[in-house]
Amino acid sequence: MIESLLLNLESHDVVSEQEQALLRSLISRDRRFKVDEDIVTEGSRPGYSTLLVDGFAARYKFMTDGTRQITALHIAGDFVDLHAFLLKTMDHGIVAMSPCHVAFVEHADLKSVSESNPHLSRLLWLETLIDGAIHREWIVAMGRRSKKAHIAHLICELFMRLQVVRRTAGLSFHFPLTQLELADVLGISIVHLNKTLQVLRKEGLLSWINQTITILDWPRLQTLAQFDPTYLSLAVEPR
Amino acid sequence: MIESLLLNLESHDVVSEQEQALLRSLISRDRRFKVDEDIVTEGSRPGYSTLLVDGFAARYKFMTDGTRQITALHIAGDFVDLHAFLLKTMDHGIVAMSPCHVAFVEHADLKSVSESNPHLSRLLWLETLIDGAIHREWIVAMGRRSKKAHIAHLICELFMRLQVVRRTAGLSFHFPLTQLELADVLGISIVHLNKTLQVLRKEGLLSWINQTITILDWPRLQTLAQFDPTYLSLAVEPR
DNA sequence: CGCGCGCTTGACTGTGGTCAATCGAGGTGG
DNA sequence: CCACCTCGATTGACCACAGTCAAGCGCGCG
Repeated sequence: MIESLLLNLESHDVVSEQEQALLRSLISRDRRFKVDEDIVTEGSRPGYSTLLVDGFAARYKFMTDGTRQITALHIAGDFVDLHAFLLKTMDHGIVAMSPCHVAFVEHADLKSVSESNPHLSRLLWLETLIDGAIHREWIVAMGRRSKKAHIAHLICELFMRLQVVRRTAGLSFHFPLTQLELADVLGISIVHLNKTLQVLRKEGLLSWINQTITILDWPRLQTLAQFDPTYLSLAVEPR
Repeated sequence: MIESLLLNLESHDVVSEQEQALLRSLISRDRRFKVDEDIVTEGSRPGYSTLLVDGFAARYKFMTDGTRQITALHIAGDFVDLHAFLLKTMDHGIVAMSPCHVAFVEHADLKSVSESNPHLSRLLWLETLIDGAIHREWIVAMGRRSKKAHIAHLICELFMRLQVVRRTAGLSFHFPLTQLELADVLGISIVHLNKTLQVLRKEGLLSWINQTITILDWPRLQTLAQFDPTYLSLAVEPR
């Protein structure tokens, strides 16, 4: 159940056998969610945090005019709303973008981990810090990158993150979002997204067929996106 | 030196006398920075974290074409780059937007806090989670709010945050950024920022004179911004 | 008094949004 | 097996918001 989470954590630091066992013991139950089903609802005060075992999920916020902005994409191995452990009230919702397998960890158990295992606590803290670093990168992309570069950057990021949890095959990965959903990630209209995608395809940078994205020219895509993976902290060192 | 930090922490949970003393003892030294001086440089691996005692600072990233995006604004009492404690390598720079008084805390000392005082550790963790929540709100603002509403939202947020650390006077607060810098926060051009500010002024929502912003119509500003302070977690409860 | 920085304004341009129609694949009922 | 329906992808026409360029203003400082 926690294999992907371990791959995730182990991309940043060593996780002892004991810590792995402790993590395993934290799971209180698990559940499957259908596409478009809310995993956590805005405004709720859950007594547990959710760990994404498999699938794609998104944090989102609706505006009063009915438009939606997705503020984060989560993949297998992400401790999706570890935040709620300390933030208490959800200021946004989390929705399944594909069929999702989710495991639950009680906040009370997270609290006792924080009391008894400082190293593991720091690793969990780190996960939330990386979420923050990703947020900052998205802010940069939204503010100062062209839409074309913004899309390219997102593809680069997803590819690197999926690689960590072994969800890539060569330069391809499964990507279950619709164009409308991707537009909500990028903060642009679906029409403009579609037209920009045409350009990326025409230039031979990527293909997106049948829920599968393939990077056709990684160096050029990375250059276009000005992608620098430093912010993902993919280095194993003591934390 | 840590009065503002305490006000900050105490807006989320009770901080014991002992914890206050511990925090005080963490400061290893302090320094003043001039406007436009880098407090932390991109790519560095500092062995300490910086606490903003007084002033305004900004996280930023430069694009290859020379444009800049500011990803966060920090005010007195913010534990500015607590992140570096676990992220290790700075993926962005931090610059003084006004004369800044900064205190330093060694990472080694933060580590021992994380080993010995779980509750204080959780409070520090919470500070970084709130940073993340603010980032998400900025993403929403950049993606789905009009520029007018985006500015309004930022003013609402700054006002509430400054109120916590007693840096407001009525509905006014000191705001030392230039329009160019504010444009880099919002991810828009200075010309468009200027024109949008005219509208906000003309509509009697706010004034900005002499580095002082005054909110002239708080209810209408809040409505325009669709501002909901939930994400700032301004509730005292056990964490 | 002149210079420079930050603010303001106008003219022009282009990126990206809205509206609306069409296409195409997969699913369902007759 | 086929007609029909629905959802997502695609395209074109049109338009508005926001960017660029460039000039002018006004205050503070040397």
